[in-house]
Amino acid sequence: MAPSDFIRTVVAQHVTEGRYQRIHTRFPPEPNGYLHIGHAKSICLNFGIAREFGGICNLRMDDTNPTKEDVEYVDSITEDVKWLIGGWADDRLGMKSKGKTPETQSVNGVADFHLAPAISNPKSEILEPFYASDYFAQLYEYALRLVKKGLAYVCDLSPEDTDKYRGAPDRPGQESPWRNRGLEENLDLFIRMKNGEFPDGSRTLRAKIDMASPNIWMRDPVLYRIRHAEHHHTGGTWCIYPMYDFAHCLSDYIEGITHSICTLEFEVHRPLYDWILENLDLPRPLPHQYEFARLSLGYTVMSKRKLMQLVNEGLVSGWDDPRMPTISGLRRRGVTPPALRDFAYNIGITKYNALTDVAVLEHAIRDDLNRRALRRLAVLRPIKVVLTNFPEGKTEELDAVNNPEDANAGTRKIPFSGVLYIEQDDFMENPSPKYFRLRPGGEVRLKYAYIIRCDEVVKDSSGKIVELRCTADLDSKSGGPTAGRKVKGTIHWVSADHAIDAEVRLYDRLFTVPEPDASGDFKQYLNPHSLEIVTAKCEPRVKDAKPELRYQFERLGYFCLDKDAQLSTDKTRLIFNRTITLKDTWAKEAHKSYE
RNA sequence: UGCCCGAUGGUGUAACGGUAGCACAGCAGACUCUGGAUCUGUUUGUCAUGGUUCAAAUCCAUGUCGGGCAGCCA
Repeated sequence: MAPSDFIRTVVAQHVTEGRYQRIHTRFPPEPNGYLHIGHAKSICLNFGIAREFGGICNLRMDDTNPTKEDVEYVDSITEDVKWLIGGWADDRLGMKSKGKTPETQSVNGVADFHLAPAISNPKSEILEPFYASDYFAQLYEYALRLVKKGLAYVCDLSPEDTDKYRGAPDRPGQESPWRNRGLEENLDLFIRMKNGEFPDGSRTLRAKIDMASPNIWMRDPVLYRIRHAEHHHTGGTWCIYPMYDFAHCLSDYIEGITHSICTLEFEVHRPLYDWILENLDLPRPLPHQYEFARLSLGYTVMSKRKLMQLVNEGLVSGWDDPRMPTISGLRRRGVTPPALRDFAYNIGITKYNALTDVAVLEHAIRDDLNRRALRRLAVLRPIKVVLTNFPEGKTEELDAVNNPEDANAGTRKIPFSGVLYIEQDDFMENPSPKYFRLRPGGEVRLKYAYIIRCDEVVKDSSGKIVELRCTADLDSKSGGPTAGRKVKGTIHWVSADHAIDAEVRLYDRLFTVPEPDASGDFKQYLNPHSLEIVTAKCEPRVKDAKPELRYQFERLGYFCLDKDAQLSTDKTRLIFNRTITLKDTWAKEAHKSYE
């Protein structure tokens, strides 16, 4: 069922009214960092609306600040968006033919600019995202138009003075001494700004609105600043760059966007968004801005600045470190697009600044992986078990189900022998009565195999357990005469002689507190145990693991092959990431007894 | 202290003047050759005070609390 929220309600109403020919949204990241799960919320919203109302969602680089942006980011953003919407809203993705810029048409003698998405282009044509920087020429024309209408002026105030003149939220601003320059002078100066005659910071183009407005953003906001800087997309073509407020509304207009959805902090910018569009006398229907609350998620940080800090200071291995809340990090961790979309659906869209419980994300991930993961047997922290009554050297092949949630996944054979590994956690010398795994003198079922009894605990000189000597009920094999015997616990195991080694990276939450950035330095809350690496003993079939598939190591959690496995020179090297553990009610029970 | 926005169980989110529902989490139980999954049951809520109305989570007023806004960032 499609979600319902206040934005979709408005869109649905507009569809009913026939207000627009087609619903058109956009996802407009600035290419100055990697996308994170908060962006995923926005992507699911914008593409979800396009999908539900038969519309299009443009991917647009909001690239008006050359000093902060880079192609590395436009590439990663494009990849992440395509990955997230893959198989779900691919046909709603608005891109354009490579190199294409707005088409100019004359409406009542006035130039209008429009760039439609290349929806039905032949496949041979190379598509790329939209770029706000593709509209710099048109934006410049629009600015000229504002100057000619007496609604914008060139201001010579220094950055510091501009600041002073702006006033404060509770104190009106003061008009710039350059505010009332003549039309011709403004025009001449602005053109010369564009031509590169003035140094950075010496002048700006400002909208002439109201320095006494209670809304700071209406106090003659800067529209253009001088920046003699190379731009990642337009190169050295420009030395003046439009500000967000000027570029964004007009980019929306140029692309024919109907619903421009952004986060709450832009709410106070909406009057300016409307002011610019309304004062340009544009012929086509104007886009409107709607705001929703950005995502904040427990036990992580979401700001690009902080994520960048983690990367730059080497606190994580990169933007795609599996502990990062970035889309690339989640992908590498093994999270799938449907899980992320399901999460986005579940958290909803409101204007309330909420802190979302990570449990909601974790539930979405488990729910998805439970259905798709192939089950395998692997032991993370092995302890040796010798079956004293099992014929030495004998190997049996046992049948195991690949996925109990999916009958089509079939079965496989697992080798069984008299020397095994089981999980250290699955044996306790002096457990509580509620523990129903292996204990001295106790019985446990080996999954798909026999019921065994622990007869002897062998320790080394330091007292460390090195081996468990057990006897198997040889009639209790799955399908055998006493297979129906009820034993409280069932544990996983691997035949020692047949086991293969794999490096397994066990990830945990990156921070130790729900709100790492609530106060002080967020880095002090970094979880020192967010990554632990072990060498696991795995059933032989694990060597056939494929990077696109997901696995459940039974009773442990969900795992996937890490990209490092493919990059390694030794092709047989196996490296798994733990995406998430299984729900562990025993851990909760065990924890209770400590309290 | 100017302007804008918000407030529904523990956490999120529905209900748009007419029985406060859902998800997650929690708790209890059933089932289980994964202490997983599944199933059943269950605890807990409309920020406050007034007003309008036959009827208010919903409309109005005031207050309280929380968030945002003073880049030539987006």
